[in-house]
Amino acid sequence: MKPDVLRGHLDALLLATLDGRRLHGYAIIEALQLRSGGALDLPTGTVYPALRRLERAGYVTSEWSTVSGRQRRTYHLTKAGQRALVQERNAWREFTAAIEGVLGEGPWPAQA
Amino acid sequence: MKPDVLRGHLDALLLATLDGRRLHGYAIIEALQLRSGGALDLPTGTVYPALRRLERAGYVTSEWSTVSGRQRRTYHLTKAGQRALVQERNAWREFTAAIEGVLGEGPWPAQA
DNA sequence: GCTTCATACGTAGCGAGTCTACGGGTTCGA
DNA sequence: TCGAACCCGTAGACTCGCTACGTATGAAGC
Repeated sequence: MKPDVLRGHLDALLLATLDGRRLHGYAIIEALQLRSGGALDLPTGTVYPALRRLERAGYVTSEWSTVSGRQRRTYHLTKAGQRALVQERNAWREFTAAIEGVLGEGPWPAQA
Repeated sequence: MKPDVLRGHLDALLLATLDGRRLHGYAIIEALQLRSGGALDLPTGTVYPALRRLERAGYVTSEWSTVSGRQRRTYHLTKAGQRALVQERNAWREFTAAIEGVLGEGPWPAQA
C-alpha cells in the first residue's frame, strides 16, 4: 500500500478503533492489523503523534497506568470524539462515492 | 471534503478519466466534477502538475492542438497507463476493504 | 548473569504531493 | 468595452504520515 493513501483517513481509523473500547497505543496498532486483515501495519511514529493530535483536539483523553512495571497510556473517546467519528464515517462514504463514480468500470457512456 | 483525502488517489482518478477518451486538462476537471456529482472540484494547480507527473512516468502522452485560436494540450493513455489503471483499481479495492474492516459499524465484537 | 525478543513509550526531521495564489492569453456575448 | 468562460501553467507553502532513532521493562533461554 502506498504511504500517502492514508492521508486524512488516519483520524477516522483511530477513532473507530477506540469506539467503545479503552486501548493503549501499542494495542491500537495491533487491533488495526487484525481488523484490516494485515493490510494496515502502522509504525509507532505514525500512531503516537496522531493520538496526541486527537487529544489536543479534544477527541480522546488518556490516563497513565502501570501494568506489571510497564507504563501504559490508555486512550478512550470523548463525547466530541464520538461525534467526530460519526462525521468521519459520513465523510468516508462521500469520499468513496465520489471516487467510485470516477473509477467506475470502463470508458464512459456516450454523453458529455 | 478535507484536502488531504485525495492523496495517492489522484493518479487513479486521472487515469480513469482518460480511459478510452482524449481530453485536455480543463475538460478533465469538468469531467471529474460531473462524474463525482460535484464532490470533486480540483484546482488547476492540482491537475496540471499531476498530468505532467503521469507523462514523465510514461502513463499518458499529450499533443498540442489549436481549437478556434485556443491552444490545447490533449492527453491520452499509453499502454503502460492502462496497465497502471488496472493496478490502481486493484489498489483502491484493497484500500477500501482495509479501511472498512476498521470503520465497520459500532464497537467491536467480544474478542481480542 | 547475559543476551535477546516482545512489549511499550516517544521525538526529530524528511519528503511527497496537494493546495493557494498568482500570471498569461483567447473568444464571445452583453 | 468589459466581463465571464475557456485554457494553459508555475512558485511556494503547508500538512502529515513515514523513517530512523532513542529509552526502558519483563520474560525466556542458555
